[in-house]
Amino acid sequence: MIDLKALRENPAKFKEGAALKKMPVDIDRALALDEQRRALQTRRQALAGEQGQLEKSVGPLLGKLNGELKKATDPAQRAALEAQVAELRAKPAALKAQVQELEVQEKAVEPELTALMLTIPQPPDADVPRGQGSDDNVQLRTWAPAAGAVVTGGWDFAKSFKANRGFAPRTHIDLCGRLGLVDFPRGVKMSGTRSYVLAGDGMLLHQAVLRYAMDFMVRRNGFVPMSVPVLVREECMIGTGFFPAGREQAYMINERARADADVAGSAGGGADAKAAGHDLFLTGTGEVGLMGLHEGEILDEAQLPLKYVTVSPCFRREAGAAGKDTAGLYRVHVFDKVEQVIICRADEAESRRWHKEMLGYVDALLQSLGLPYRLLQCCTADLGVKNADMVDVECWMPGRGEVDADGVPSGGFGETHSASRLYDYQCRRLNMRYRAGGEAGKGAPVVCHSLNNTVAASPRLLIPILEMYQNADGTVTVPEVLREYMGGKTQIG
RNA sequence: GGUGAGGUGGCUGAGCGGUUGAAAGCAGCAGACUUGAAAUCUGCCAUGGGCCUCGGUCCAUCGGGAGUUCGAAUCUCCCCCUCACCGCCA
Repeated sequence: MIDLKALRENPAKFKEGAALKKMPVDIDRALALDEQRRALQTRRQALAGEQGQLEKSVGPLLGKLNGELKKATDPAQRAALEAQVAELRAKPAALKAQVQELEVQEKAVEPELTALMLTIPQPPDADVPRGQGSDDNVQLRTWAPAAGAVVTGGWDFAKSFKANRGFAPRTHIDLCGRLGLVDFPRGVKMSGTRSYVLAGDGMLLHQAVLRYAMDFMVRRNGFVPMSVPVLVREECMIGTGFFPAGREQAYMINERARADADVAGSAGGGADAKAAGHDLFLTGTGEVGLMGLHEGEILDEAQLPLKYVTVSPCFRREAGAAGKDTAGLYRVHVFDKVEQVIICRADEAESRRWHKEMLGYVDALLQSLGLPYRLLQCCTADLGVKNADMVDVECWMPGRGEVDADGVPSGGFGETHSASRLYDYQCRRLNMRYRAGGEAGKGAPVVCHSLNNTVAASPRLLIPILEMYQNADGTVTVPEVLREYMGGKTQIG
């Protein structure tokens, strides 16, 4: 969520930001509602103050009169007292009615304003390239193992796979079938399209990647490992910025409807019986659980930065992706991901520094795996609602791209990581703040900054591993760093 | 699933109809004492928001929502959550 005060002061900035992100949102309407609400609030509060004063002076007197009324026996005296009481009550009651009326008007304005505020995107940073879509993303740099690398023999982006390795590549789908690493038909039988079953060495390799990535972040980079819920309440999805924009991307567990049905179906349940419970959502990334951890908290500045890593299943409906990447392990409904998150002080320079750091961890990880990749600076139109800046990492996948006359794919980059810088957008929604000033003194609470980045998402990352490490005979060499996680196995097949 | 007890400031914990935005303790901050520190003493220490002559001032908030009342942390109802014991169970 953006800062409402900032919006008031500089609406143009947010209008431009929304335009750059290609996200139409009625900012003027938000401003008008805000002004309307404030006007109502000012009037209401003035009246409420008056009412409060009146009550304080009238209250004790009323108590006294009521006491006398109880004791009074003479009808004439009673009537006089009753009249006095009624008069005393009338004034604050009249004010209260006005206050309540204004309150009703305020509450009528609020939902629309809140809904609008949740959809106003964070403006992209000034140095993010402007663009119309993913085609305008800018390649920052590439990396490939040097010639003579032990396992893959090095890689040259200028040459085809065949020129690099001396044989035509098989796709990961082909390899998985031949080596029995993935059983797609049975996955589909049970769960429908985009489902799969990792089998044998395929499952081992998947686990090896995740465990290696986790150890890599914890042991080498000092991240705190966490297990977090993947089934969360709607507030958690809104707080982390995934809702309302991405609501159709998340699986929902409709517990309320179910509880209602149970009540209606049971013998004792009347038609109007409403069962308790709340709906839950399956998270599409461990980021939700990691960021939700400190929701509503005021942290001590000395605790920052918080560096968390988790490995969790991720659930995505892939609504609107019909037909895209339908074959293979690239786009699936459920996968596992090691995710890193950093919560730091509200400082742009620090935020930028951590962003580079987080990308550095991925550099080191992919280089240790010997996988060629590139860094892609996302352009304004390719950013989500919540980020000010985003850099994607794409691994080279020899099985992607155009297929030539001989059925050999050209290869292509496929996204495996995404590093976002959010400033305080996410933490403001989560109401996550820290006490500035540290030991020097107590400052006002400040909204934290947050960042996140993939460490390893599998099985997608298995695609470049299998395709890059395949051998002419159809076997696959196990990357050196993963061997200890596969019982020392050096080759699959 | 059954029964019972609870949810109060950074933490512990009083208050159960009327200057209680909230006692007390701990933690924190400032000062005094001290060569320094500890101990001790004194003072300050919630959050969000509105208005404003930027010094203030007012409003809201004691799990969330609705209600009763002139007045609610305190009473009523609904919801959420936690704990204990029993039952069941990976």
